[in-house]
Amino acid sequence: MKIFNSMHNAIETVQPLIENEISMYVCGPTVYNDPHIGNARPIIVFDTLRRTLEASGYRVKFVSNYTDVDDKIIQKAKELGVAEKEVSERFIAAYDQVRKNLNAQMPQACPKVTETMDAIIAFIDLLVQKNHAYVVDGDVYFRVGSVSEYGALSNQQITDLMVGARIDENTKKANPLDFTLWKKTDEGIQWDSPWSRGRPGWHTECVVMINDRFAGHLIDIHGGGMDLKFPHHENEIAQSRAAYDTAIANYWVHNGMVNIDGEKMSKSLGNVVWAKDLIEKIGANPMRWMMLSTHYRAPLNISDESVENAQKECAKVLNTLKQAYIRLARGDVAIIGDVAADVDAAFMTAMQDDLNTPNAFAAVFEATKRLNASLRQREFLAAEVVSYVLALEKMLDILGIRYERVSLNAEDRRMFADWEQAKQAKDYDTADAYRAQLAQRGLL
RNA sequence: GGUUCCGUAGCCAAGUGGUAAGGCAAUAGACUGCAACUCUGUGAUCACCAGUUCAAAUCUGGUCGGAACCUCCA
Repeated sequence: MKIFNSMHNAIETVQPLIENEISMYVCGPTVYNDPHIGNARPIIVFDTLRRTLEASGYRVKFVSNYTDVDDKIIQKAKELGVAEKEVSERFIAAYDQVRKNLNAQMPQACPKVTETMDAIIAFIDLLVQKNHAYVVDGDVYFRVGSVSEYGALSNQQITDLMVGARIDENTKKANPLDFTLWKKTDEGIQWDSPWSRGRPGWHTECVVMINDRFAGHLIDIHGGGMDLKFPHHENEIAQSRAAYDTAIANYWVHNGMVNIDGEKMSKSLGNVVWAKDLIEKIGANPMRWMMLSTHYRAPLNISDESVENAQKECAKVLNTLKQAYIRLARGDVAIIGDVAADVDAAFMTAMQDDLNTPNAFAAVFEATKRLNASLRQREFLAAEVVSYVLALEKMLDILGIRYERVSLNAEDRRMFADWEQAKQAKDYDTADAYRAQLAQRGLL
């Protein structure tokens, strides 16, 4: 498996820490709102990566968090006049529903910040003791300058960052680039700590949850949206370096952003598309199809055309598969046999090449075309049909596209037979009636 | 100001040194009782300019155009 490592800006062959195992962490959502389609992309991308790794023989341990402590959650709770927990639980449920609808497997663990607080406080304390962090009036800040590699991931020089840094009202920081580990506050949910009553900073949570959920202080793959590269992931690395002298992950994988009709999706533009709405409108399969039809690192533009394209392509493949199931059922052929080797190899090669889904789709279309050709043969080539059916099923499994095998009952079989008999007798009115019935049953 | 990325046929989209995958649309044909489905054929010299090379969409420099990050963000 090869993957683009943002740390080195290069495609690299994955060398897991433990043979045949992959540890993977993806930054989860801050649960203050319904997930939008921008949230859907990493769900789909990293689920697909996980499926590809598993299909390649790795045992994958996948963890993704919920950030359930955040200013935005507190604000939302105020707006709605409810407790913060009510807000976060509600949107965790909404997120999980989207994940489920998108046919993404649940991670083995989904830790919450609220349930990791002891470890977070202990971690910040460690950074303070090591003098990588300092306390000012109950706040704790990370000393960016204390880590020599700072900026390695985003390829930024501290001096350059200083120039572009906004003038910060917060004069408590020794350096404007220093970031908050612990924030003293009397507003919203808060915890006791050695420094003050308050709550932790966002950048600390992920580091602690990774250390909490995986053995050692280093994992294989850390994923998230491109926008998290800086400062979030940079800050994670800095803290891990400071605390344990590791980069916390060997491979940093970032997915591209989602645009709507060529524009960035944002509240101010009023063009936010909620994941559940789009799923409802176009279906989960086309949604996944669309998101995977562009390489995961490239920006993805969503438009009526791209949606329509995905719907058509997806329907075409699934329809061919359905016709094959019917043909096999009518011939009483069990779907057991060998996977068509060449198309399977082409597909896997593409997927293992930094998740080159556009090329993988080409293999899907090739398999579909050949399956169609086999189905059109005058003599029924059962083994060949089965081999392409199995190949397509494997591909769709890895892409996370749902399909259902079709079986025929006695009545279905009789109807097919009657239809053909009527056609042979040139009784087209009767034939059309059967055809209509079969179509209504979704068998055509 | 700094850091990235992108510009490939009407549209979507791979390819990153050896002579342009795939899909959608369009169009011509085959198949069919008709239709749908399906199959076959048909299209680009890769934003522009200069350079390196036997050879460049692919490397280098420049020009033009677009995007992201540097601030909460998937």
